[in-house]
Amino acid sequence: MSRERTDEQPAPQALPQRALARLRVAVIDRDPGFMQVLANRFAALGCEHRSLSSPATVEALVAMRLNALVLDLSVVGPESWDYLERVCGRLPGLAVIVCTGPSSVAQRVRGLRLGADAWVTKPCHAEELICVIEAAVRRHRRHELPQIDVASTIGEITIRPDLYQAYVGERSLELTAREFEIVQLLAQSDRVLRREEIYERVWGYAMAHGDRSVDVFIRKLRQKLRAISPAWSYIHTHFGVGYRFAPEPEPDVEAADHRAPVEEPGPELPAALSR
Amino acid sequence: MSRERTDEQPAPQALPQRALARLRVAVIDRDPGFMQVLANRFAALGCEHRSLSSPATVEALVAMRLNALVLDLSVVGPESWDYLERVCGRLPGLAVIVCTGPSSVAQRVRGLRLGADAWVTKPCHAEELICVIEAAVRRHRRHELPQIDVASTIGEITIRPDLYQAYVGERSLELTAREFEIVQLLAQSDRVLRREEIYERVWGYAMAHGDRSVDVFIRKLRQKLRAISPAWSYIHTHFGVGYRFAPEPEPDVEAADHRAPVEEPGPELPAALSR
DNA sequence: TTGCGTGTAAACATCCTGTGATCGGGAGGC
DNA sequence: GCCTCCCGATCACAGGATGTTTACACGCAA
Repeated sequence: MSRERTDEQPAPQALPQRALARLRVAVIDRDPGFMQVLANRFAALGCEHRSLSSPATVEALVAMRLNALVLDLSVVGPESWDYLERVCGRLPGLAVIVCTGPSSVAQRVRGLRLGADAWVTKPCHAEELICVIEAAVRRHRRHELPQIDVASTIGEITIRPDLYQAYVGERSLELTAREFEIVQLLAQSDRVLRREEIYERVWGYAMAHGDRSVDVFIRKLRQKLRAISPAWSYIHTHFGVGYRFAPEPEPDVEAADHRAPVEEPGPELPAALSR
Repeated sequence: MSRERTDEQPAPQALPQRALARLRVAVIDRDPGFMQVLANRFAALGCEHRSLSSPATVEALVAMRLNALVLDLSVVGPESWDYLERVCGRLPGLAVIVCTGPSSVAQRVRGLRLGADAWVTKPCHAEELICVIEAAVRRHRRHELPQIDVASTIGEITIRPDLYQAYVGERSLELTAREFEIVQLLAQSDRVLRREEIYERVWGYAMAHGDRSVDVFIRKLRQKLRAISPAWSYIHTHFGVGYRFAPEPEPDVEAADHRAPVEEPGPELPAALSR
């Protein structure tokens, strides 16, 4: 099957995708070096991050729509406990990791009881702190996948991950699970994808040399797409490279220019790479 | 930094109700004194607890229906990492707190990434450990609440979580507890649910590879639904993905011929294939 | 023209799913 | 306390949809 992303033996690859990818994290601290190290790690993990050298107001934190907050209590000053309590109280869905210098048991107990999710003592190893954040965020995220399930439309094609269903205008495309995943990948990537890349991201592991599965699936997809809207071609071959998804009028073989920047009816998205 | 010795007094005031009350916690350790101290604290907090001097099998842990597990990795032996991974993998809803002697950063990172919620180094203060457990459990329980006891209606189906009862129009559906939970989950999620997801949210722990319980229950549900309203099929199979609850006669999947030849389907009547 | 990459088609292998049956355990009735 | 019934877990099997592999024709590039 295809869904078996979980425990498939022939998939030595994917570690469970770092939990921080695509999340928003803020760090309130005063050590520029520390924040820089973290910023680098966050960036590497595909995590949207923000460094604050002074405590933001609770309202400001709310506005940031954060998933996690790393907080050095010593930055806040005398009202640190109150601040921590207000933050945790107002943002129950926010993972708060207190990362502060040496502290007493009583302080740690107090912090945790006020709502902090974890207490890390400085100096600490960046990777360990990252893991603590991940652990905290993991639970919050576990049941709120719906946000990834938003429908997206590319030209006439509409993709609904929540229904595992694709549409051309009003009509629905009858796609199998794997076909759908390929269309989804192609449609959401506004660029040429190499076969190896498609295979790896859909199958979950590296493509064997000489494997033509991708080609076969592309053919099936073209067939089904053509059956519904013969006037358009959606999947374009880039000889020697791979495939690209883009709604364009069915070109006659000529296609003199490869990049064929056909006047493309406005809808050619703001060109601003959506990714 | 955080030297501030502000009022360390236990601040008897507004600390929230202890989160461990009525929860089930197990401790796997070999230090009788340590376990006794914890046991006393757990008892004082109204927490159902269990002390194990050797690692229970994963299945045994499942059977205990725990909310949290305190684990000394050194008790497990050479296969401790594997054990930790299996436990976390099978019980995604369990808060796992590793409480072990001195360790390296790499070990802690590994433990956290395998799924542990927190890592506490021995020797540790009992109260602090309790707080860490509470913090971990707090997160887990947070999203168990969203269950609303409000009746909801999807098409002809009415679901009353408060009565554990479902209706088709006026007639009541005689469902067993588990059947009801599955219908409820499916009906309230307006999307395709994968088997693993259904299993995890209904049974409370991860589905074992090859388990077909969900299929069997789906069959029973279809049987009962069909017995009352033969004209509709509510549970739709998405081959290779999972199931989806929808009152309409499946507008998409296998409406007609899969290969849907070029010519549009002329005789496209309702064709309400129930399967 | 040659060589290689791609399109197409069909045969083939896989494994997913529906189904009926069985077994063990727990709840409830007596 | 014992018995019975019902529920839930697990298994085996069959049918069939899906995914993979093989084979060959075609077109692009050099």
